[in-house]
Amino acid sequence: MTRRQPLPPDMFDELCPSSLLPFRFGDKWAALVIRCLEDGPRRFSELRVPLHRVTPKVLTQSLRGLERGGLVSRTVHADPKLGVEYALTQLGRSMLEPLDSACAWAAEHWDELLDARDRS
Amino acid sequence: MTRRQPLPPDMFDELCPSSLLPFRFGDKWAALVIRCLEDGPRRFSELRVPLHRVTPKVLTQSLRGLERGGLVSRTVHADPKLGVEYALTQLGRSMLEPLDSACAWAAEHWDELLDARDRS
DNA sequence: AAGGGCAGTTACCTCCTGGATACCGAGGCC
DNA sequence: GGCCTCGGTATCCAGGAGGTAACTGCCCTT
Repeated sequence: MTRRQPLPPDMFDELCPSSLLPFRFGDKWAALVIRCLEDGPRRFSELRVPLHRVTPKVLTQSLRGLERGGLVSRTVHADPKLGVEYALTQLGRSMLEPLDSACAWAAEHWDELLDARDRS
Repeated sequence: MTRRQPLPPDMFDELCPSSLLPFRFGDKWAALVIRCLEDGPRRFSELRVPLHRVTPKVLTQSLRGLERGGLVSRTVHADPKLGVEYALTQLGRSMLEPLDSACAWAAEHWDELLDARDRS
């Protein structure tokens, strides 16, 4: 098993786009969760690190939602040392495409978005 | 001035995707409003036709939100016959791109989305 | 002058989301 | 046995999103 980088705690620290963007993926945290799962399965408490404001209940809600939507899978390993792991399903992985497209749009028009927000 | 097609009242009648999709653009009606403005300016009461469930208050809210975001412009014509018209700004028009990409993704994975929804 | 469309506004209500806080059971470590 | 971490639940609460119903002011037509 290849050892992935741990998720940096400040991953989403700077001006969180979610609050500005004119679109949302799933509930408040869904898009960030998907981003966190981009390069492999992650564990519950591992996911809380970059979203350090989110309480377990809220993360559970978001994950259950993604699970119901078929975007994320939850696997409880037989070996308890491995715990519970969340991963993107095929469908979930395919969502990275529109997600990236949305992020690209946002990046491209970031200044205009800020301007509009400031003017109002 | 070229005469555009009036908006068909049943434009969004069939199983509204917004309720199923794992993403949202702006508030509940924003994406549909943007679609309605795709081929030219529309008037307030004209917009209410395809969204025939929406009350004036709610439509106003949505439009004001889009206006604040710089996606939609509101122009009050000097000639009162022309009334008030809403149109996409440059920025708003540029959002059609990610919006289409999202719709394309949804269309492509529609069955999987329905399956996931049904299984839960 | 009376009525009707247009473009909203206002007051009020309900439900849902997101968050705070506290608690819990299972398993590992000392 | 006592404590830690992991992976959650249970309960309560505030704010906002969305909806209903009623009302307004303006202009136009008849």
